[in-house]
Amino acid sequence: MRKSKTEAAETRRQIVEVAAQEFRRNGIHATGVATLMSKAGLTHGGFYKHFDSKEQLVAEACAMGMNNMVDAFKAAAGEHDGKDSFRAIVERYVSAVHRDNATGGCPLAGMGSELARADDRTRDAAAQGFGEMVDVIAAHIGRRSADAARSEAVLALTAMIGAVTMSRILTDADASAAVLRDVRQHLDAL
Amino acid sequence: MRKSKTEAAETRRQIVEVAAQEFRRNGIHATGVATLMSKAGLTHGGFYKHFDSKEQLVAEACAMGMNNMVDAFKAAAGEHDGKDSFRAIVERYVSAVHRDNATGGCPLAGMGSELARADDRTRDAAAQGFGEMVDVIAAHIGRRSADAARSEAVLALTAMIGAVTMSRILTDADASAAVLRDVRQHLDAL
DNA sequence: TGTACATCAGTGAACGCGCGTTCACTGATGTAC
DNA sequence: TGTACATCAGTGAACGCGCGTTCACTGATGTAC
Repeated sequence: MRKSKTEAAETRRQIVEVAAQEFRRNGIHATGVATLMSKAGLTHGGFYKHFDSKEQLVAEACAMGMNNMVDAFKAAAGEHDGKDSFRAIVERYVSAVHRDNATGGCPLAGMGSELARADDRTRDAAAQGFGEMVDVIAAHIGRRSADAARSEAVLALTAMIGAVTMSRILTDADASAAVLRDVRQHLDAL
Repeated sequence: MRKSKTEAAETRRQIVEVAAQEFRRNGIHATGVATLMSKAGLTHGGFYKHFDSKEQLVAEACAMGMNNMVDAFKAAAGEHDGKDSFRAIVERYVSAVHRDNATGGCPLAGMGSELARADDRTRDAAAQGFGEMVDVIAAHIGRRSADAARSEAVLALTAMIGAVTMSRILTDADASAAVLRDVRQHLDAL
């Protein structure tokens, strides 16, 4: 039954990818190791051939999710010039598509309150991703000083995270859409 | 062992209060019914004399936590005039004290991503509280039209929620404090 | 290059544990007369 | 007001279940000669 090194590495990568999706969709606590392994096409027993613990997987899945978000920010920004690139980031993040697709969305919005209670490695991964997201926004926000750009980027990103989180909580479709619209409009006007 | 009606009502209230605290501190999934009852000075068996399910308790605890936040907003605003009352709300919410005290803090920041997956009654309670918080902010933000005030209040509150959530995730004390400071400054300048 | 053996990715049963929930029981409270 | 009985708040043992983790095992891969 032994698999080749490359196959094993691919399996491991696959587990992290499935985990990154499921944690964002169902939450960390609500997603079990056995479910994860099953979704990756494996049995749960082999999990510990790849990871020391569920916590380690959480940290790696968080890191992967954050990297994907940073890449998405850069991609959105890269398609436009100047101010429009900031607006492109906001428009893509603060959207109904993102709200309805937690699986591929931002870990900070999908499992923010659980990340606050996660172990240091996981929080470090989230923190680094957050920093990079702020940097990308700051680079495209167009302000005189770098400090002003960064602090305005922090305001923008916290509002974006809060907006998507709230839009997922609100049961009323109009209220949910209104929160996204309000935040989008104000950030676009920055 | 039967208790009087007033004693039973007080017991029930006590369970909801303990739950509201523990859910915000540890998260909903990570807090068990038995732990909750024990912290309320009872054994777990009696839980279902007061509630149909854990989910019902979650809804009531969320409602209580949100009501407390709305009251806190009104109290903070009531101590000042005009613009200063909005600043008082921001200063109290976007603070290290709030960050370090999830137990008595805002449910939207303490368990936001779990609320997004909660049942309708819980999300309705969260939604109503959110709406009231927005109303209080809008009433103290000083804008020509009510619509402008409300939409700016939505931006402010989502940024406040995102800021406190992020400040709890960031492992680096300086970075955590910086997020709070940046958001506070920008909202104060609104 | 071919053979012998060690390694180890993946399996599936099992571990102790805590979860949400149920239940028979106790005895003080509340009610009907 | 006093008595008899029904109610029900709270107890503690027990339920099935899924959790994270461990382990003996299998057999293909990787390595040493």
